[in-house]
Amino acid sequence: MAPSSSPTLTRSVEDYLKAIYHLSLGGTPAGTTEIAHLLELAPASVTGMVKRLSEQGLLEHVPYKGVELTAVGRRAALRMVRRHRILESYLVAFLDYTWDAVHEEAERLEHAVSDGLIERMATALGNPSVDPHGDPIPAPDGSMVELVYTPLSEVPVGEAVELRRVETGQADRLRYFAEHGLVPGAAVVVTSRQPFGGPMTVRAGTHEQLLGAELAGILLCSRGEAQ
Amino acid sequence: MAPSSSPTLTRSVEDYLKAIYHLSLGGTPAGTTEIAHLLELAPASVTGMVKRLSEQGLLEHVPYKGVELTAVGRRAALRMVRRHRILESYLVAFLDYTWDAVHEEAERLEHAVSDGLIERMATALGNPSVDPHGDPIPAPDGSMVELVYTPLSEVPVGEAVELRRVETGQADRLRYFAEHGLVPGAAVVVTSRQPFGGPMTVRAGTHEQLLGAELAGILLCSRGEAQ
DNA sequence: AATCAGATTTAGGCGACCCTAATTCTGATT
DNA sequence: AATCAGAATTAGGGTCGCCTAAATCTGATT
Repeated sequence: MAPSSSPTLTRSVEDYLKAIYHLSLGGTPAGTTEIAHLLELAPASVTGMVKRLSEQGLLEHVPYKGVELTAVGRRAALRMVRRHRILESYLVAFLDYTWDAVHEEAERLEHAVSDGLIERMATALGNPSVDPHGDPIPAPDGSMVELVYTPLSEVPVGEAVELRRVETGQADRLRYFAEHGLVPGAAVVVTSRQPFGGPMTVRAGTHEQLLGAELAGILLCSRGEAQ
Repeated sequence: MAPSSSPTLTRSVEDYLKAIYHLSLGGTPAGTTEIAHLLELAPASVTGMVKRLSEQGLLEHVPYKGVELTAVGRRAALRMVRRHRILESYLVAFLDYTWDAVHEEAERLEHAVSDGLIERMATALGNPSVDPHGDPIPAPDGSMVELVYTPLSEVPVGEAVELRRVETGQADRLRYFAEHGLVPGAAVVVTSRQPFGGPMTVRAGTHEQLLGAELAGILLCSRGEAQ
């Protein structure tokens, strides 16, 4: 008999798949403890679930080594990512949510919304390709165009760039960035930088702004046409 | 210790409370089999859950007699009714759903949406007091203004009334009504009626329309200023 | 008052998920 | 090669919510 097809995935399963997807983005398989940490579960619980899911053909588990999604699992994970990002986009665009407040809401809705509603929201949004944080939105078929950007921390002094993506889900950081005009689409110039991973100053809009290396590392930019 | 307060209710529990609320509207306590039928569960399962919920103070269960909500239980049920009806209204108003298609979607979303999002949707809608079917929407505090309407089946021949509420959740019936202009707000005139609960003819907008007694009984109308 | 159908409850189980405690493995260190 | 810390797994439990099958109750009938 074929593996899981119609027997709709559980909320928990959807969370596992999405977590494993995110953890595997770096190329290395996800560890069970790592998954446990992300989902706020005990590692032993993850081992059990992982065993079940690999029996269902959603992921590949090499004991003591790590977990990777199968093609079927990845498709399900990307479906959740699409739902999450469409929801975030919709809530920000039409229901006055701020970009630091949408995550939690989307996290619950992504399990409850029908495919049809997601597509209606996508249509209302004009089928966007990125969400409010600049994260790419997978297409309904699971394809996703992921552009490569330069962390602001690596942009040379004097160069003008466009901020494209803010890679964090932490609400306090997102709020901080928004307050200082550091949102996708903003034009930014690096005005100075201390050596050895030290802080830098940037100009976004009108005012100058001091920025630590860690934060600058999660601000992804596209550089001008040159080079 | 006080009964349940913060320990958020389960999806199942929310469904039970809402079902019992609807079944108790007539004034008589809900039977377990009745609940089982509505929720598509085995009666034995309902007995078990009902016992747990009455221990939690959400409802009152007299074995072999019936189930009624406590004040706490009713509040929780009305909260779900509000969520459901706000969701239906929002989906119809902003996302192109038809009134026969919203129920299923709202049924799942009502468990996942935050109070904050519901209130944002309500605001976007202009804080409506009725949903697309004309059903009253409870206020956030649980209060609800329920007007008394006359079933179209009891409106005298020749009288002009306004259709206010369509009391069914069955998609095929809703579609039928919509196709014939029988939606809340429509002006309707009873043009003839057969005796002994027989069919009647009504005029809604331009054309004459034959209508059986059963369907006419779920179309609720407000009668003119006279009497 | 005996009987009966149907509603209701009790008994016993099962699957999905989670937990803690105890054990085992792995890779690095000495 | 022995040791060790930390990661990962196994063992054993618990809860929630559902099910089927087997009592039991209730109100109406005769």
